Amino acid sequence: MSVTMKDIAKEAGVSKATVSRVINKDAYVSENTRKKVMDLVQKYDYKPHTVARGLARDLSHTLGLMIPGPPRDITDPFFLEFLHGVGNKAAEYSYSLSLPTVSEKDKRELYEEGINFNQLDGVIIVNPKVNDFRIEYFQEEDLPFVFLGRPLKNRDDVCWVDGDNVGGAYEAVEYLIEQGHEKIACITGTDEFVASRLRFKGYKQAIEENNLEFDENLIVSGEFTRESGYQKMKELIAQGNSFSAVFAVSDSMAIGAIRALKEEGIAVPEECAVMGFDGIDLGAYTEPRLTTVRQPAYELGEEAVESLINLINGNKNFNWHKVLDLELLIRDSV
Amino acid sequence: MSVTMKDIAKEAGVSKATVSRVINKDAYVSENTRKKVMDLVQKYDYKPHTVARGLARDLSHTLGLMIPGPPRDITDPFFLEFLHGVGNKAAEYSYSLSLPTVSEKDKRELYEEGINFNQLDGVIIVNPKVNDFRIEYFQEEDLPFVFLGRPLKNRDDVCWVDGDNVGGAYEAVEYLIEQGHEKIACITGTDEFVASRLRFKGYKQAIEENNLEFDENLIVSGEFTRESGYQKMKELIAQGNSFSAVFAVSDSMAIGAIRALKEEGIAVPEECAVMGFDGIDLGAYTEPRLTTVRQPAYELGEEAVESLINLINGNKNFNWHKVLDLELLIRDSV
DNA sequence: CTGAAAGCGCTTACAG
DNA sequence: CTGAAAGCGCTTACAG
Repeated sequence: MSVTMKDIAKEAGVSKATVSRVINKDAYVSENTRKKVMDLVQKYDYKPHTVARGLARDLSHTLGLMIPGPPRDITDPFFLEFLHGVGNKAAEYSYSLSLPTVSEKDKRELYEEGINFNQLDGVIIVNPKVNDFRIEYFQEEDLPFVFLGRPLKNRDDVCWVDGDNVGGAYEAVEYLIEQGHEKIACITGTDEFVASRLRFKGYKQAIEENNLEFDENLIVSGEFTRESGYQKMKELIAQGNSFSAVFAVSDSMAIGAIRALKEEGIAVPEECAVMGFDGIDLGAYTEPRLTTVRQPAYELGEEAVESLINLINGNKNFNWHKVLDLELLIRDSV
Repeated sequence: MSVTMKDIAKEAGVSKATVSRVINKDAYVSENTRKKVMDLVQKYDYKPHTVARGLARDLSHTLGLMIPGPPRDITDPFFLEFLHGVGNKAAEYSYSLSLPTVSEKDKRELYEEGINFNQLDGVIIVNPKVNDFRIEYFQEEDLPFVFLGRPLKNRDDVCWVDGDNVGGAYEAVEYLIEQGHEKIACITGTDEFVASRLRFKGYKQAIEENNLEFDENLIVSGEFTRESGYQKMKELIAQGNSFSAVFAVSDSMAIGAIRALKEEGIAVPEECAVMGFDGIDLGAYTEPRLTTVRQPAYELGEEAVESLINLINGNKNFNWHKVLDLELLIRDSV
């Protein structure tokens, strides 16, 4: 049983209320009693009991991180790095985490059943969809949340952190163009995810602004997994249209694509260059090593927590929309 | 504000105490009032407030997971998979997680400063060392804990889950022997970690029981990282002793070793076979793909949580020592 | 089998 | 600037 507020109060000869005030940096405490209390706090290394405080303030001091279900699930290295950032930052502010794996199914019921939201101070959700029911859901519940990934339409009432998808994709494709490629295929993601659209937008923009021909036939759409990258690459090859490079909107798909290319006896990058997106560790170990655009997953995790805590504390003066720069990671597949 | 125990009590015409009893499956509640209460619980989808219960019972309902610091840190894919298992299982029992990254330094102070242990119901710690101060530390604190990895000496008073290190290593090396290798080098880990010793023990046992010569000169010791695997492989090559295979006690080191071998123009597996240990995803993407022993990281995470919750609940009748089988994963590097 | 009451460790109007 | 008191939502002896 560690030392409690009552103990401190008694020894300082003040009331618990007063101790509480100095702990919480309330104004209106005389310098004298503040010092007296603080000395005791030091002496006993007193730390307020988070759970009790939570009860009194109706806060749980725990954050929910809704992990996406398949196809892009937590084993995705990108999320793991993200999670790492979240975990560390939360610990820094001594928040706990709740990590329920929640299916992506577009059913509110699943949400409502699954998680005891009323015992969470806020949640981090990922992978915004084009029409994302979770936004209104959490707004109705009046539960603070931040999105990893921006929603399609810019809204002042939702807080998010994201990598610069359009810019990153643009940069990636422009690099391909600089290397002399003119026919550039694209393995994009499902249309329902905002990230797919944004990255595809960057691709298209780069093509058009560099006066290349945009060719519908060179576009296929996968599901962010290695398997789907492999499949879609096979389809692309089977179709017989010529291209000398392919841009996949996720590393996992790019890695699947490389495998398909090799299987078909097409040399990477000599006969077909491959550009990924994400910057997962795995890309440094493929043959050839994957050239890609790196998302700062760890930092995104930290920022998400910072924002969420601001939201929870009712702090209005911070940046509700943070976009972090991406960085071209030149390796050997282009 | 969701429905509370008081609300249920009022509507059922009983006291809060009674409601509490039926919620907690206390004996001695008449079938009649139990039913009355349960109906209301259903009707309002009442869920007890974990925080309040925690306060009353002096439990926080959160688990600590002490992530190891460098060299083997959380970005290690093995831990990430482990964490995934932990997170899911904890959520299933609606426990929260606290994930402070704590340095591995052998200083109690770091521990004491870092974490507010008195607000954790129990902790999971990883990577037991040969003489691990954490055991007595948590025992003195009287905080339930489970180890991922068995301690060196079998102790009835500590609870752990682990993969079968000796058996797994034995199997790996025996497979190498079956493939005709007789001079098998070993990149082991630092001596202070129990896992290093155990895996090395399996290696040695396989060598000796198959009547091969155990050669000290073929043993080097790394730090579980890719970088150190790379370094140690270079040293092994520089020493000039001949060998046709190498067993690394972690995949990360094995992957580093492959890189070194390639750099020196030694073909894998033709001129030197490489066997890893762990079964991380990355191994499926190296050239050649890594043959290894797979540890069930996810399951280990689940088991760790199950054990810890048993411990917390004062349940004595469960298996304090769980060892999960490992599985040879035959790919192309042997 | 059930209820009244005290308590878990804190916070927060209210009053002074 | 400070204290007494009620309250957060539950649990648990104690008494009946």
